[in-house]
Amino acid sequence: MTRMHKENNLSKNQQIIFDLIDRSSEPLKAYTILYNVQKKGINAPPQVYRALDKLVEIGKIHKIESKNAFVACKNSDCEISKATAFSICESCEVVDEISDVKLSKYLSSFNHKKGMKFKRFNLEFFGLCKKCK
Amino acid sequence: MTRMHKENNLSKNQQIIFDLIDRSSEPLKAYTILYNVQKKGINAPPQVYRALDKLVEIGKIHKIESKNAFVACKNSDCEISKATAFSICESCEVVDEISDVKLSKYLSSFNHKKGMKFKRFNLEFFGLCKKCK
DNA sequence: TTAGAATTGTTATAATATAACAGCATGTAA
DNA sequence: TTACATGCTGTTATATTATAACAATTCTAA
Repeated sequence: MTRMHKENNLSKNQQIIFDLIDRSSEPLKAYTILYNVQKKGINAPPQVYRALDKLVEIGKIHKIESKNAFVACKNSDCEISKATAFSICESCEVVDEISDVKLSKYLSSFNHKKGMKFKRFNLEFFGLCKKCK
Repeated sequence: MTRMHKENNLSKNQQIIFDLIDRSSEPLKAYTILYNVQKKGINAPPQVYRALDKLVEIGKIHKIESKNAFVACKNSDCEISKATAFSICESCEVVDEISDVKLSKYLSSFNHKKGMKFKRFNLEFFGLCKKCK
């Protein structure tokens, strides 16, 4: 069985699922993940969703809400998913995480102005990427 | 039967469903809508989803992606859903559409910089509203 | 008045997500 | 050492969200 150290590591299922998402060039959906890890002994949706929930919680992956799909975090500035932004090509479906400190500062401060106690935001841009336009 | 003029109007089902969403103080989910319009002769999910799709397309409502729920558009500046932004209270679940020309200009121009041909964006802020914090 | 487009109604099913329960492994405290 | 708490796992069943596919009707424009 997997050894669990308090400080860091992912559990077996979490690691399997994170690796799959991290290696993928595109956002993966929960059931796509399930089909791809059944050979590794992960058989049922709750096992996938539990790992996904945890990975989202600790900021290793993000959920693309408009696609119900998951990508590995590529942005050390997102501060455990407090400030996420993505560009999504409507033609080829490529998703890129946007890393832009100015943008996240702008949006965080915008939020404060509006009287809300800020916890996090998620921004999704849609359009055509360089290749597709 | 409903008369259909090119210029404007909603069809019967579209109007029923729009009215329900517009009168609601909170985002409504598709099946909540379904339960609430069955007395009006709308019996099946596709009827609801078709009306929702159309209402989203023409900008009368928006989908809150993180909640799979729908709200009436309160923002004449969103330009048929090209530039949508919401604040979402994680405690009381209140959702408000943000109307801020500066914000949408900022985000539209940000997007252009990144080499993507801009079509639209959706921004969701999460936190605690004034009442809940 | 007729063809095309949009809308409606219906049944069935696909896709996404969670509830509920039982068991095991690890870390901590008595 | 035992006992308890916590977190992860495995499993079955089910809830929730969304669409496919087909037939019929209504509206609009020419």
